[in-house]
Amino acid sequence: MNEASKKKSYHHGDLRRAILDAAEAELADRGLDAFSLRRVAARVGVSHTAPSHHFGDANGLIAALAERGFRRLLECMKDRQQGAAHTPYEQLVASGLGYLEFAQSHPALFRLVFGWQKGKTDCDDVMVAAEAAFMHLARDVAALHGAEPLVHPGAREQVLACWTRAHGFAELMLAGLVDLPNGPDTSARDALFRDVFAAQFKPD
Amino acid sequence: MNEASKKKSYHHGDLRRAILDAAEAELADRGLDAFSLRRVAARVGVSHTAPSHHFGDANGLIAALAERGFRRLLECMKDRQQGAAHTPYEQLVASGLGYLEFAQSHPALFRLVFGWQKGKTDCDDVMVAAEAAFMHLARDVAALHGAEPLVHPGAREQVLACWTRAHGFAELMLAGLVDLPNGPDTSARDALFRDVFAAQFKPD
DNA sequence: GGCATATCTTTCCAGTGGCAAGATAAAAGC
DNA sequence: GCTTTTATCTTGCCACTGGAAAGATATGCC
Repeated sequence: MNEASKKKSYHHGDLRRAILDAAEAELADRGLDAFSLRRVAARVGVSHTAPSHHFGDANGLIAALAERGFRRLLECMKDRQQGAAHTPYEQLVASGLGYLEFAQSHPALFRLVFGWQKGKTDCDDVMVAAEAAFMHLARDVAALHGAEPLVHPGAREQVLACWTRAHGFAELMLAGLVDLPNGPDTSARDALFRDVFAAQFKPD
Repeated sequence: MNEASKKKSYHHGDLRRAILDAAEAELADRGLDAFSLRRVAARVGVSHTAPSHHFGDANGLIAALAERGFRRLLECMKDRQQGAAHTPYEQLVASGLGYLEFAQSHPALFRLVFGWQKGKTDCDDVMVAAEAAFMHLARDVAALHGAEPLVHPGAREQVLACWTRAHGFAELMLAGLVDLPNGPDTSARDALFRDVFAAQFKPD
C-alpha cells in the first residue's frame, strides 16, 4: 500500500499504528481530559468506530498508549545514560534524569502511563513493558552494589528507593509544586534532582 | 433549615457542602473517570445544573475537591504523628506514613488532588491548601536540623527529598507497581516505606 | 470465479456538561 | 404589609461522547 492510495482505499492498511500515532499526538495537544475517540478517528480520517476493531474499546486504546509510553520512558532513560559518565552512580542518576525528561516532554502521556488503573482491561502487555522499565532500574542499582539484581538483601528496597525518588519528583514537578524556572534550560532541574536524590535523613 | 424540610424546600440551604460531600462519595465509589456532575447532582436530589451556581463549572467543583483533599491529607499526616514517638525523625517518618495512609484510603481523591492541573481555573484556594501541607513538611524537616524552616542552606532540597519519597511511593503503590499484600494490615507497607525512605546511594 | 473473513462505515442510542430562560424562595426597601 | 430585588434552583435545549448493531467493501483462500 503506497502513500497515494491511502486516502482512496477503503482498508487503511496500517490503521492500528496510525490510530496510536494520532492518539499520542492528540494527547499531547489537548491533554488526557479532552481526549476523545472521535477526535482521534477524525484525525486519521476514519469513522469513530473504526478503532474499536483494533483496540476493543477506549480503554484498550488507552492501554496500548500506556504500553507505548512505558517503552518510550525506558528509551529516555537509556538515551540519557549514553551521554553520562560510565560509573554506576552516574548511570543511576542518569536514569532518573531521563525519567524526568520523559515526564516533562510528554506530560500527558506520563500521567496516562501511571494513572492507568491496573485491572481495568487485560493489562498483560502493559505490565510487561512496566516490568522492563523496572528491571532496567534494578540492573542499574545492582551495578552500584556489584551484585546480582534483586537477590542481595535489600535490593528491592534500593530499587524502590531510586524509583520513588525519580517518580515523586516527576509527579510533583508536573503538578507545578516544584519551583523551577520554566524554559528550555533544564540544568536547574537536573541539579535539584541530584541533590534531592542524594539527600539523606539521619535517624535520631 | 431542619432535616425534614430538606426535601420539600425549593432552596436547599446548604447545597454547596452537600454537593461537595456527594462528589467526594461519588469519587470514592466510581472513580475519577466515571465522575459525572449529573450523578453527583442526582445523589443530592437536585437538578444537574444546580452545582454550577456554586462552583461555576465542573472544573470549579474539581478544584474545590482538590482543596478539600489537601486539607484531608494534612490531617492524615498530623493524625499519624500524634501516635508516633516525639523525636524529629520519627515525626518526619510519621508524616510520610500519614501521606501513604491518605493515598490508600482515598485513592481517587489523592489522584485528583495531584492530577489537578495548575492554571485550569483560579487555583488560589487550592494552592493555599497545598502550601499549608508543604509548610507542615518543611517544619518537620527543620526540626530534624534544629533550624528555621526554609532558611538554612539545603532546606528546600531536604523538604523536597522527603516529599518526593512519600509521594513517589504513594503513586507507585496506587498504580499497583509496588508489591504489597493487599488487606487491612498495613505493617508491611509501613516497614517498606521506612527502608525506602532511609535508603541512600553512595556516589563513587 | 466464489466464498469466508477482516476491516471499515452508517445509523442509532443513552449519557455528559453547559447555556438560556423560567420558576420559586428569601431578603431588602419602603 | 406589600412590592421589588436578588439568590437559588429547574426545565428544556444543544453539541458532543463512547458503544452497539447492522450494513458495506475489500482481502485472502479455495
